[in-house]
Amino acid sequence: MSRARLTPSSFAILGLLTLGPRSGYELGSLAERTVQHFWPMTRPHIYTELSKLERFGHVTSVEVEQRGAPDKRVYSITERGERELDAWLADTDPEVQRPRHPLLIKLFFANRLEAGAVRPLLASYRAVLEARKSTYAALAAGVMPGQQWPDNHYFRLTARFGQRRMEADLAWLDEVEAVLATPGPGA
Amino acid sequence: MSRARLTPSSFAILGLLTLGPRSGYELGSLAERTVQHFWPMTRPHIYTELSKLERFGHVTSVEVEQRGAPDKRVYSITERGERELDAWLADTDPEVQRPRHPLLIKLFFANRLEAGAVRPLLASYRAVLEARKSTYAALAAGVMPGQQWPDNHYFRLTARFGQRRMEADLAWLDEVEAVLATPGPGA
DNA sequence: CCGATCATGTAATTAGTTACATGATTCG
DNA sequence: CGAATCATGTAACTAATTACATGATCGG
Repeated sequence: MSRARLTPSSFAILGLLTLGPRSGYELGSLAERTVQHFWPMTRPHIYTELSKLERFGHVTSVEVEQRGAPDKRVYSITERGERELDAWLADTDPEVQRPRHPLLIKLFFANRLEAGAVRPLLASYRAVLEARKSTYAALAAGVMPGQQWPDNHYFRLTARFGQRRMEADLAWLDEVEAVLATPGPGA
Repeated sequence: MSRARLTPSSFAILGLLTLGPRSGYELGSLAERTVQHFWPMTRPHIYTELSKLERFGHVTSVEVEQRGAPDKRVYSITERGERELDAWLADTDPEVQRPRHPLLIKLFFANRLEAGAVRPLLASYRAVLEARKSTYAALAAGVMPGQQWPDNHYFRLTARFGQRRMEADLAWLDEVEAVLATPGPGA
């Protein structure tokens, strides 16, 4: 059963495990502080990935007793797992699936809405973008308290990516509002 | 069973059905020419959504005989479906899930790669971006042959979104390559 | 006339989420 | 001392994909 192959989620977890052994729960917290920004994963999802990786021999686990907290199962990446990870990292096949963007569906059919209804839609979206923009700015500047990202320039570049995207999306929003402010066909 | 609620995919299909009745297969082709760019759906997925929508009373269907091709089941949006769609369109809750970006995972762990291995990764990603950029440019300019997008400015704005994103991502790629060209920590 | 493609869809499987469970510890 | 939160995870379910089926028509 479940001879399913590895997904980017699997590799994200293998990557995090190269930073040291972790329990599923701990991986959840770590992921939230790191890859969450460009590869969100829920904790339950992490658990199922770990089982799959263990079946493949890419990780091993030991039960660790604790006092004051439930026992935990701590996972470590194996040599085989590291080889698999490195092969994936080096693979140039550009697996760029198209992102799914709910707001754009709404906009695509927005001529069904009354004139006044589009503005609030854009406004609430703008608020999200602004918030994320400052998060990314802080990450890129390396001043994110309690985040302790490893200090190598690849990490910073991923934050720069988010920052630039937010800026581009905000600029686009400006354009949208400008277009809507002028009368035209279909409005 | 399956009292599951409607997802953005469901609403995308309802939206397409406002353009006229279609079979599942026809919706697949239509989606490919329209919402595909920001909300990709596979054909099998469309069929399951249609069943769900029918259970909810948001669409109705009739079997239509054909000669030269298999019979088809043609779906139409109901008044109830239209009301549901409009309510969703007007809802300002910003359902902006974070996009998942496989390349960024690779980059996040790229210090595991040999120096020379990062460049080809970026190059193949760049090629994808360039291709999409010109697609979006054509869509935004309204010169996409065989695409027959409805001509209202909301459609064009969604194309502008894609165009701006591609430009932003390409600019970021330039930055990445510039940073990698200079010696520094973690390279 | 044979292989590819079109038009239509179903079945099987995987990926990922939301809801639930459980005991310890900490805060007001 | 009761409520919230932490730490750990499982179960149930939904969303979405890949693989399969089937007959007609079309191009060489």
